[in-house]
Amino acid sequence: MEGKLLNKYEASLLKPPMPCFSIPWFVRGDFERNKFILDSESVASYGYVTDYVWRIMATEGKKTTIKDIAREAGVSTATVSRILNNLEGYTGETRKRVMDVIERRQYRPSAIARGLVSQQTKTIGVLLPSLSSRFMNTLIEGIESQAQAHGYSVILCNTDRDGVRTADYLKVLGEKRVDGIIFTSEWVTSEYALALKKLDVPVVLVATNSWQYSFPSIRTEDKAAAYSAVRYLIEKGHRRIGMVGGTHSDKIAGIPREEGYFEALEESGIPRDTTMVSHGDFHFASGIRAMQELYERHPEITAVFAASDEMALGVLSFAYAHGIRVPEQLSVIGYDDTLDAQMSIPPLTSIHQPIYEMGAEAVMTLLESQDAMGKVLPISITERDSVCALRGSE
Amino acid sequence: MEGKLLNKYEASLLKPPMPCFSIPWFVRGDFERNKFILDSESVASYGYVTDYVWRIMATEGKKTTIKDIAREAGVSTATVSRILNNLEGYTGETRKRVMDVIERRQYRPSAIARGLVSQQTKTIGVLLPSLSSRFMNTLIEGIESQAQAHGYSVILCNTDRDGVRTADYLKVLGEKRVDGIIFTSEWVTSEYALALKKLDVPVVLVATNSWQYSFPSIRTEDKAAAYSAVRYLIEKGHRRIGMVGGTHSDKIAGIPREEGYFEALEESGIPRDTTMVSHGDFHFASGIRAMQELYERHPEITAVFAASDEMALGVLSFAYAHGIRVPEQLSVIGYDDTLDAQMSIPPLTSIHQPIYEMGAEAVMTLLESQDAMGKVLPISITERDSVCALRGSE
DNA sequence: CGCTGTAACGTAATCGGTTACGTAAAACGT
DNA sequence: ACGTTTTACGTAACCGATTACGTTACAGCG
Repeated sequence: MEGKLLNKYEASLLKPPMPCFSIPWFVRGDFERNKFILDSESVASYGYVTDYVWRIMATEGKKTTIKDIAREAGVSTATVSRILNNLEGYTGETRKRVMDVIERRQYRPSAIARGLVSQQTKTIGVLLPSLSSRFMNTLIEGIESQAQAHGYSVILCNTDRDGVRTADYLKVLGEKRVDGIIFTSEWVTSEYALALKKLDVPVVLVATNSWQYSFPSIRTEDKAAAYSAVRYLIEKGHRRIGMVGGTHSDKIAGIPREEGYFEALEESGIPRDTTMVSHGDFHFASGIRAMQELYERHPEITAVFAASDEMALGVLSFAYAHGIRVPEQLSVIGYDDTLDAQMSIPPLTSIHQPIYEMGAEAVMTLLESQDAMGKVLPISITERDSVCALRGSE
Repeated sequence: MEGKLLNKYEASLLKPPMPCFSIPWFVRGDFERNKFILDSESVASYGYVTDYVWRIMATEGKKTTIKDIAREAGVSTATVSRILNNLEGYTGETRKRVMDVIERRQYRPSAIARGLVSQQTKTIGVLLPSLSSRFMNTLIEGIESQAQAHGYSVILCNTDRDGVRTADYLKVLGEKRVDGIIFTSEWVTSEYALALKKLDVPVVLVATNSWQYSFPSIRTEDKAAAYSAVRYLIEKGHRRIGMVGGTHSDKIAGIPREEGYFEALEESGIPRDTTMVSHGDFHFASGIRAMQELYERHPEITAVFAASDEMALGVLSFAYAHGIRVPEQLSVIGYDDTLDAQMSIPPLTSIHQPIYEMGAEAVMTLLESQDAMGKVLPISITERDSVCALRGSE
């Protein structure tokens, strides 16, 4: 350990707990020329102050703090803080002087320290079950953009549909004291609900909702949407309509969409036939598989309603592989109207959800009102080329 | 304002700056039964302490802190901290008692307060130019997953290719004192580089690099990858090969891939012909447009190399719309090998980048070593059904 | 010229943890 | 039995901001 040069400020930090002058005896130097030598040999033998010595040593490349600014500008930290936060209580001249120092030293106030006293972090956490779907992309885009517009950052939490990861993230978000949580697309179990409530921060649900536990939720009416999709096919003259559904037990995007499907059919006098529905997991590969099952059972179908665009693409791929022409021989309608629907061959007719807006709306709900009730957004049908009208009788 | 019940702890917080007993005179009550009344009428007339009174009032639903735990368990905060951090210096008995209190009160230490002293936030910032591509998805997945595995959270920053947003985010990340920054897919201008250097945190570049400024970067060799794509087509017998390139001036994914394309051709004795390249912006719609231009200029081409999967899908769509059969009449090879490539009709042969791994690797580099040099990851070709061999002579 | 209101600051407590150093008691050593 | 080391804690400074309240100098007024 060698003697180290200290400037006046660093030396002034040396305030050992025993009574002594403001600059302790183990710091020698030229006060006028602002140069000091830390006499580490004497220091080492004086165990009491090693803590302070260590601090000085570590002080090397430290970030400039509000204290540095205050000292250099010759004001108190309170004044600097006031200036930074556009409060009042200082002359224009003082302001300029302080701002100059801030500029020169490239000072950036620590959001950490700020958060500690203000008790808010300007951060929100977003929990989602997956990252690899266009739906999530667009949702995140909406969330991120709205959050950034309001000065908030978003922490991304991919739960991977895993209870442990979810619990982990809930814990972390709690410790990081996020100002709000957006919980997406996954069924809110009672454990999750309890954990969320205990965190005692605003929560908004997106593309899901909860019965017993009251959280505001931003969503669409899945059942009604499915109903209109199938209704649309019926109006085009189709009667033998199959469905490639989502996860069988999914209380959000599974069961309700299937219900809507059946309801539309029954309304047209077509009896409920569960063999006309096969299930996937919303993703591409499962769409192919489900379509295969469906086709083996019911080669006579003229139209398919898929519970997600990706599965609809699976249906398209199956049709292509088996020489079934879309839409001439088979009409396909998807769900979500993501980019996937635009890029497919042929372009996919799909139930349009305002996904981006749902994300944005979720952030608004989170930030604006604590007693919000959530919102149900309208869906529509984006017509492209994967559905054609059936002429003549069956 | 009415008198308010205080418990012993709340009352003990009342420490007005004038000399008095530990419980000030304006708090009356039954110390034994832990009930206190805040005599607000006398308080109101005693202006000096309004600050403290307000604090008490606001204390209502406050989070439990380490002090609460310490008091309830009958130890000091230091001991609680030691237990929380698995340091040593306590009996198993003490530990149990403290842990019980922690459990009962559902105590979670504040990462904010922790961060203030430890000077680290266990958070990394990820800057990316867009969120709406499969490439970004997968990259984020890799990053998020690796970060979470190491106890870090990721703050998502969509710069939207906008200088102002980028600067904004750089400022925010600086103030939030993130432990590291991953900068993705966008050219590092000297302003960005300067700003990044000034933040004084580890930075890792992904899918980009910088010449003048030394940051470790995780990437693939774009030129070599493009070269092998075209080489692959040549080996399949193609000689009239067009390219649907990315943004003309893009120093990362534009120019190098074009260079690789030309190099492969020239090596096979096919002269450089810039009219064989048309440009898009890596996205779907631009792929269609670029293919249209290319096809109008060179209807004789038998194969196309697209600088992104999305543009390759555009090429496929164009071909479909114009009755050109893929791969029989036109072979197409994409770039990135994202999910898009698997879902297209026909499934797309594509240059495979280990995108997920790149994300994961970036996090590793960020966390592990401060003097890392970055890494170049290998690419490969994933063969699917969009390329066929050309027989016979031209 | 003395009194008072106000603008412009300074002082110090505070947010919720971590940690260097102090210390009393127990364990150990001879 | 007594000095020494170790154990198990407690005390208080500190991280970097915000802010309630204090204070001083000056302006305005009678």
